[in-house]
Amino acid sequence: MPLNLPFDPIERAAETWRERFGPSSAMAAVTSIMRAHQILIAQLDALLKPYDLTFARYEALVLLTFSRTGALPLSKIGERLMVHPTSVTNTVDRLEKAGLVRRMRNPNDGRGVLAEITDAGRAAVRGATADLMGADFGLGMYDETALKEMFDNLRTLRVAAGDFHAGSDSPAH
Amino acid sequence: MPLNLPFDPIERAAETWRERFGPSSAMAAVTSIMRAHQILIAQLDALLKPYDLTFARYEALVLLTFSRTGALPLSKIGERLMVHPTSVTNTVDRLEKAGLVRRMRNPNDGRGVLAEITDAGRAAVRGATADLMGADFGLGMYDETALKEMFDNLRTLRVAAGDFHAGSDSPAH
DNA sequence: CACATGTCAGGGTTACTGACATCG
DNA sequence: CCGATGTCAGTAACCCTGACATGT
Repeated sequence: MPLNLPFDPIERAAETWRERFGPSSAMAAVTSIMRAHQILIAQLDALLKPYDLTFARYEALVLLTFSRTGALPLSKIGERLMVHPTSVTNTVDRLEKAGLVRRMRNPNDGRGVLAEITDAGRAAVRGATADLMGADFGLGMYDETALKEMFDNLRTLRVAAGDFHAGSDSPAH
Repeated sequence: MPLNLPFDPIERAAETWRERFGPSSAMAAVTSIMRAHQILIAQLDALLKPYDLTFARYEALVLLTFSRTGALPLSKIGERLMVHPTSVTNTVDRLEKAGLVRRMRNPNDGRGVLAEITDAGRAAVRGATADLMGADFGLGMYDETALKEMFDNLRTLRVAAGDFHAGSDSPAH
């Protein structure tokens, strides 16, 4: 599965790019992020396969375990996970078919639907989380400092994209 | 399109995670990369839409302009872009239908197929590249130092994943 | 014959648009 | 009536597995 090229393909592309078009730092960074995403998704999904979960579905499940009652409106799930409403429907569909989640009418809002995690769902989260943490989420080659640095760096992008406005809630560490 | 939440959803998840499961730097970093990827893909694909290109197809086209003859075996394209052979077939199919690329028999290897960029393909690359550079690849909020730092950080992951072995070809900067 | 190169069929996932019923 | 919440249908991408024809 590893390519084991004798050179860094992204770096090589960046060099040619520089000769041809000029500065290429942004292009190299973007390509790196794309590749990093691809690597991580492959590793995480492989780890989650035994649980019949994808990373996206795992995130949704974890979010439910984080709520006090183990249930959330689909709209809130979409908001927190930053995914499209139809994607939430699809995610919950899959989780429900797997018996990890249960749909309920929202007692406080007749329009809404709640996704409630089941016992099987909680068990899946426990197992999957243990495995993921055991594998350091595929980032075991980084130390704490590097991880924090990466998070901080990428937060700049997320702020610029309008995910949230850095304000009072933002931590000073 | 921006969510504009009053808090950072990833940071909030990381806090809860910490209380529940323990250290969460890796989890926060992974989630950040996922989100960064999502943001960038959305922006880049929007920029490329007028050219009927996706970022993946754009990368393939650029790679062809980088080759001396404007043609490469599909196998080499897959290797450089780090994508599956069937994905290369699909990418070239789309590009060919759009008239940006042409399939040719590899004169040096009867098994192989070359993808050769057409004049329309070169024009598309020119236009798309100008637009992408004008938008700083969606990374205009970073300065040169931050971009290099991000690239270096992520290279560690790519090396660990076995993409290439950092060796003689690797630059010492 | 073993191996490499591509292609095809097929399954799985995510994302989005547009339309729609429901309910506040 | 307007707006929010979900769902459904349909489209488009991408990734991968397995099988297969072709050629080295």
